[in-house]
Amino acid sequence: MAKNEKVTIYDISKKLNISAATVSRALNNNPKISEKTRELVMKTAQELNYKQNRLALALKSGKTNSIGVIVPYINRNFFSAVIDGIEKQLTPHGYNVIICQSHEDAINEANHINALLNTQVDGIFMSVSKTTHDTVHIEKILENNTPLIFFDRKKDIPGVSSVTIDDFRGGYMATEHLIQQGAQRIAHFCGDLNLEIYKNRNNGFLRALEDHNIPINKNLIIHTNSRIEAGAEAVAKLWAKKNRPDAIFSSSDYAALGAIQELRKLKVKIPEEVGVVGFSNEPFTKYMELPMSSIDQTPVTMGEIAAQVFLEQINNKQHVLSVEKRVVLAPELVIRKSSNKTKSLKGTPPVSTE
Amino acid sequence: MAKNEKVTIYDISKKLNISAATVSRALNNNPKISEKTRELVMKTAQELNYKQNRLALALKSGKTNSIGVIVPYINRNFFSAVIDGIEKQLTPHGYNVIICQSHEDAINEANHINALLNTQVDGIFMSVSKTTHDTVHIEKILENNTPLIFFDRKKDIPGVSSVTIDDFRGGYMATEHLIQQGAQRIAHFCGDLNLEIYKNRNNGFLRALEDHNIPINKNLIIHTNSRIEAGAEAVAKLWAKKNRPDAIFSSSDYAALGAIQELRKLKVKIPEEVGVVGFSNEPFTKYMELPMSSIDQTPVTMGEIAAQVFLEQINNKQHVLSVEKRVVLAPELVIRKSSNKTKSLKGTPPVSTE
DNA sequence: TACTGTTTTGTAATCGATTGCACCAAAATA
DNA sequence: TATTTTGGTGCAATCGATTACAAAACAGTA
Repeated sequence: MAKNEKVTIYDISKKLNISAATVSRALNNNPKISEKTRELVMKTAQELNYKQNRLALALKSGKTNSIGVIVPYINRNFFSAVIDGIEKQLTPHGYNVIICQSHEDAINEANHINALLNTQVDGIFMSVSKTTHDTVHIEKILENNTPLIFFDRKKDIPGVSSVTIDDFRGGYMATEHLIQQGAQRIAHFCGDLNLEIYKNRNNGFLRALEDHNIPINKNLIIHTNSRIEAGAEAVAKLWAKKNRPDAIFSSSDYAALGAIQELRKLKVKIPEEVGVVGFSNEPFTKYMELPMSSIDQTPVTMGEIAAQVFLEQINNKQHVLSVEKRVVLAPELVIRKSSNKTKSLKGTPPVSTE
Repeated sequence: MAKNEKVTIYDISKKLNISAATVSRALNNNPKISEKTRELVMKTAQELNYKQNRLALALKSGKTNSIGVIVPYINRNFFSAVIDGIEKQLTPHGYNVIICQSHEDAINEANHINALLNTQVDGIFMSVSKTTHDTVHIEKILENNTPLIFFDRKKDIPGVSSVTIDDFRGGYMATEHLIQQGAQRIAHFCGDLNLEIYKNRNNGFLRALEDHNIPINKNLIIHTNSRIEAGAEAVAKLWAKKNRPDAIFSSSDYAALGAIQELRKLKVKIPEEVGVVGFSNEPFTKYMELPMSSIDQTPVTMGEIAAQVFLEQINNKQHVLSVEKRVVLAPELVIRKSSNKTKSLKGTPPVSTE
């Protein structure tokens, strides 16, 4: 039924009794080809159902027209949204996007980097895993002269551009909002402080307290990971003691979710007795029975800008690689019921889901 | 700093004063090469940091060692879990996985198919979009002699293997469970019946009623899409009338979530007055304040099996393509509080999140 | 007509690895 | 010693497209 054999420019050249070089030039709209031949070639290509062999092209040019993206998990809304943004920008330029998951494991990360370099991708976008300390495997990308762009979670490597959000500002905004709602004893669930993002959120939190002359209470700073359980446990501990907090700023939406669940079990009124703000604006925050305030990281924009930085980088080869670009996006505070004692709630437009 | 130039087998051959053919054979452990030469080549390859050029290999062999996966959305837990399963099986075989999102749009789907075929992937896995009716763009894959595997959402195309779950059985199990909990007036939220999966779930629902001698009441069958809002609206309508249902089986977890939210607003007690079962076992179902029962589709297994079917297919070229394989997996009913009037609740192990 | 200058097309090398065939040397056999 | 066998290598073509350079073909001019 279907023709197994692939049509090449040689098939076209034979049929027309011209050389393959001419065919190639005609197909590429090379101005040195006469209009007559070009049309003839084009028509014949169509007839024979010719498709350019990207592999041959890639071998010749050294460009594969595909890029790799390495993220911890693809089923986290934040990351999949960043990928959406990258795709949106790069697909029109003919790029294929190869997506890899590190599962927060530096070894997987290193393996994926090797595989991508081996595939000769034209660039790599990555958000480093939580267990990545040492960066030798990442530097391999640079040794290979492959463009690298960090997004959200980065490492400080000279010459590597990055697109992040201003986590300090996010932490500051969330905290200030709680203060404005009347909070005076704000607990903070901070993530692993070895990661820049959590450190910055924590610093933003501290600065906001300072700026509003609220003393810092170390007992209210709890180190949690990003699990629901961690948030629930933290609340359980805090409420077991005296001097309970009157607000919580969690650097993770999931820990905040756990906190809210535990608070409701304890019959604590939200937001009247305790206001809660999370971080990331995961979709579920909007659909909770008690919708949760959170910091939006504008992930789609982040992906789009990362893609733009990449395109700029490959188009400006004259510039030395060591001139990196660091884009820092502004986070947005989304106020919902969990922290809002007034009546004016923001509307939540429908989202398509299955 | 880093050497820009890529090391080829010719560099090795020059250094050792032997032919590139010998180098190639040595690297591939061809038995016709003497042990001495092989070791010498291996050592030199290591020293020069030789990396095989996959493009050249791909051009020569016609195999790119990458496969494409087309899903509606990657940030839906079901699909990302299937992808996890595919990766888990295929990565050890040296495959790269290229992931594409159709966003439920047949046109995107067609574009991605073209791009993947153009990249000459060794196979395509897909779950068709809801708006795909006509299959000419899918048949292009077959005309190109590229292996194609459907998972979850398939089309009936001769010669194409598929891995799905037994949606009929899932619908039946959910319904029977509600009946066993004492329900007699069960409402069903069914999706677009043009899609096999929803039709089958619906049929399973109907059959379970029949088998238990419960009359079918068309007023209780509501056509919803998979949005939270749709579920809430459906409940609002049902509760506006008399003869309200005493249970709901939704073919979508999201619609079920909306239903539960609306029921709680109406102060309806769950599961005492109304039991609810969803479909897909999305992670959030476990973490709701009132955890929701659902049908698990074992997506990781689905991905793994799809990958195995693919591997079998490319290894058995002697068999005619028209012998397709159709794997149907058994769904699992996960009973949680939303439908369980007894006390024995299942434990919910922690899940890693951010 | 002869010559110069443009267009247009062809030749052949190139990207890097693989592989059928031919060939040479050393070892085994007669 | 002559001859066959065998193990190990090299030559050259191949995968498909691109492109520097060379060579036609053509038009224009004296």
